[in-house]
Amino acid sequence: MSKTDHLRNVPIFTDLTDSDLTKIASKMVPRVYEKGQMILLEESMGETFFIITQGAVKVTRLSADGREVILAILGESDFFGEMSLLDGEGRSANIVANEDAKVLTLSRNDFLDCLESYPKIAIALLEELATRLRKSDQQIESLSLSDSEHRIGITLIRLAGELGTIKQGHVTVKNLPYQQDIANMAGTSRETVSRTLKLLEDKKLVRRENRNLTIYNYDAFRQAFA
Amino acid sequence: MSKTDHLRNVPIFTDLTDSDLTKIASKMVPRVYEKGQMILLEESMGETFFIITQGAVKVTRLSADGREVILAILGESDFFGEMSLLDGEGRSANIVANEDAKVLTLSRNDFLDCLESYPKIAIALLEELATRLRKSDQQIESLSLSDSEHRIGITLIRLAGELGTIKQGHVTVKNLPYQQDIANMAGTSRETVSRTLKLLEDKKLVRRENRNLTIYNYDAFRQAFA
DNA sequence: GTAATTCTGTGACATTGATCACAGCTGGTT
DNA sequence: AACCAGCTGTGATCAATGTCACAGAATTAC
Repeated sequence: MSKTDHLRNVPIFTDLTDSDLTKIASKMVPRVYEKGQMILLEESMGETFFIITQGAVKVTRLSADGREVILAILGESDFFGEMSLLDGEGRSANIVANEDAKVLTLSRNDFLDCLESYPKIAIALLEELATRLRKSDQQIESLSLSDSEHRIGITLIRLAGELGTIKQGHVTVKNLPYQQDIANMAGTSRETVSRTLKLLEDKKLVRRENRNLTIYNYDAFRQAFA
Repeated sequence: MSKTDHLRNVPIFTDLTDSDLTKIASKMVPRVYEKGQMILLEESMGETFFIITQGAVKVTRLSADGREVILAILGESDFFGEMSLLDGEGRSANIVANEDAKVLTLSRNDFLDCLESYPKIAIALLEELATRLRKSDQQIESLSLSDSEHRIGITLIRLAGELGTIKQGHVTVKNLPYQQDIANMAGTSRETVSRTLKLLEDKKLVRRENRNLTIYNYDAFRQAFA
């Protein structure tokens, strides 16, 4: 599988011609990370743009007292690192490999050149940021006024959208993150996640088996929690 | 005061030449709203880009049971409406005039033309969205792990940044929003805002006088709550 | 295969903060 | 000036959920 095949799946590159894509691909450098390894550190200045070709990473922030808030879990063909390249501020979050991961990287200058040379990339990137902002706003809403059951339900929907596969109306998330991670995404405690998952299972809304979680009737589930 | 003077203060237009700015200004249509008037409705399709030239608006979402979450309060030279122009989804939030407000509007097509014709606008817009995403992430963090005193403190910082004026290290927010609005921003109740503001006053961290709030030692205040 | 580590389930308890209820203010209106 | 509407202050109550403690299950390491 060539580099450009990977890139073709990345939203911001889909509109490019093959030759443009090849040009960009030639500037990208692959890197590999092991599970648990820190990829980017909060506060440090950003000089690199990353595209995930394999595995998954978590985007986190650490509070003063050391607790972790998970802002997102990103998977294949997602990208990150663009924020501090764009506004020149320090990194706004930590990125940690959530499983073994392979990425392609682009230097600051090459990335900015891309934006200038290919307006389509800039516009596609605007779309992507708009989408992310929308998701953030939803999360803010959910954190502001839902009880923990709803917050956890919404978190499961996020995970399903990011990591799940649909099949006949029900979605399966393989390798469900640990309860502690789900708690850190939902803004609640690990114990509450444990109790709530059991509750959702009792209500026949989800099923757990090994490390997999299946949401029965995904549409209804979203209806119920969104 | 001419239209272009207003526009010059808008972040995404600062890099333009006078003649380009005049060209854009000629396509903009002014509108006026009264306090409390709905400007944009959640879910409806977006066809317009707005720039605030006077007054302030609040960006809100309504939950199923009718409670309001305030995502931001925007003031002069801020803009809104770009989200659904960019990603084609329906409006993601309601916009309500928080006081009498004047705006300039640009149609969908003119806006998108601008992005294509002036790459600088696209890049400046990327910067702005990156900044907003950063703020959203901070808010998510704050909602996830802070107690109500911290959340309210952080909300005051947001308000100070958006609506306040600095003077010798202390910031004054004139015309502080109502406690109910602050509560809706901080994800807490009106009563808790009342009690907490008194608490902060007792601690000599802030002072209230009429509808104004002064944060003594703004830097220290941010240190304490960020 | 066993030990060690990490994750999960669950009871008991403590605490935060939402809600209710109502009184006191304030600013605008007639 | 008296009235009214809307905002603010404050006590009492109580449910939700965070925290602690520990046992059991599952996964990883040796």
